[in-house]
Amino acid sequence: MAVERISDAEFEVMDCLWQQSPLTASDIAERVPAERKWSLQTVKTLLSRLVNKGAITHEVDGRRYLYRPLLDRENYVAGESSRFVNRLFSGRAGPLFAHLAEREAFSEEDIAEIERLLKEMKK
Amino acid sequence: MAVERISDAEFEVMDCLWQQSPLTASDIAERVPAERKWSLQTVKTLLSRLVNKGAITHEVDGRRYLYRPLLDRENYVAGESSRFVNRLFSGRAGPLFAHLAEREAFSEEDIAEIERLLKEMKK
DNA sequence: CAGCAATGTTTACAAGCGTAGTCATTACGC
DNA sequence: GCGTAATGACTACGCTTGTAAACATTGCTG
Repeated sequence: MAVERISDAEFEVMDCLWQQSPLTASDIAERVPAERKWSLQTVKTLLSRLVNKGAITHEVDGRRYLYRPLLDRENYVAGESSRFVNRLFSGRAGPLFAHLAEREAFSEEDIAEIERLLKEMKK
Repeated sequence: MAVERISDAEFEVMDCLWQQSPLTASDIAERVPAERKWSLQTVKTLLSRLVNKGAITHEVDGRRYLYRPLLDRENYVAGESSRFVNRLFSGRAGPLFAHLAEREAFSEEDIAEIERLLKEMKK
C-alpha cells in the first residue's frame, strides 16, 4: 500500500504535519515555509490531494478538519532515499559517499558520527 | 545557465548519452532500459524536449541527428544530490549517512572505500 | 436575526509529463 | 524510377502539479 508519489509542494505540507500534528488547514497555511507564500486555498487543495493519495487523514473537529499524517517520515525518507541512490549511484552507497565527500561539506560532527557508525557496523 | 529540471523519463535518455555519445535517436531507443519499452517516437519526443531544455545538442549527420549531452553527469548529480540532501536531511550529510547505514545495505567494498575516503579527508 | 468570517467542496487553468500517432521528406534497394 | 523504410517535425491527449477563485455552509457577533 505504498502511497502514491508525493509532489514537491505536497511534501512541504507533509513536513509541517510531521513536525506537529494534528493541525487544521489554516495552521498549516501559517507554518508552511514562508517563501512559498501559498494562499489558504492552495494549502487546502494540497491537503485534499494528500488525503486522496492516502498520505494523510482528517478527523472531524466541529466544522473543520484536523489533519494528521498516515505515511510516516521514516518510511517516506527511506523510499525516496533508495529511489535516489538507485537512480544516480546505481544503488551503491560507496560512490554516493565519495560524491558527497567531494561536493558537499562534511562537518566535523558528521565525520565523527560516520566513524562511529562504521565502527558499530563492523561488529 | 542551469538547465531546466529534467524529468524521470528524460533522465533515462540522458543516462544513455552519458554512457556513450553521440548517438542517434534509434540508438537510444534500443539501449534505453527495456522495462520502459518506449516506442521510437517517444524517445524522439524526449530528445527534442531535452534539446529545448538545453541539456543536449544535436549535430546533423546526413539526414539524421547525432545527439550528445551538454549537461554533464557530474554536474547534474551534484545538483540533484544537494536538492535531495536539503529536502530530506536539512542539508546535513551525517544524518543521511546514518539513514543509509540503517536502511540500505553497505557492501564490504563500500565500507572499505568509505574508510579510505575518511582517512584521506583527515589529512 | 443579519451579516460576516471561517471552513470545506467544486471547478479552473496553464505548464509539464508520459506516451505516442500522423505527416512530410528522403535515401536506398530492386 | 518507384516503393519502402528511416527519420525529423508537428500534433495529441489524458494525467499531474502549482496555484488558486468561486461557491456553499455554518457558527459567531452584534
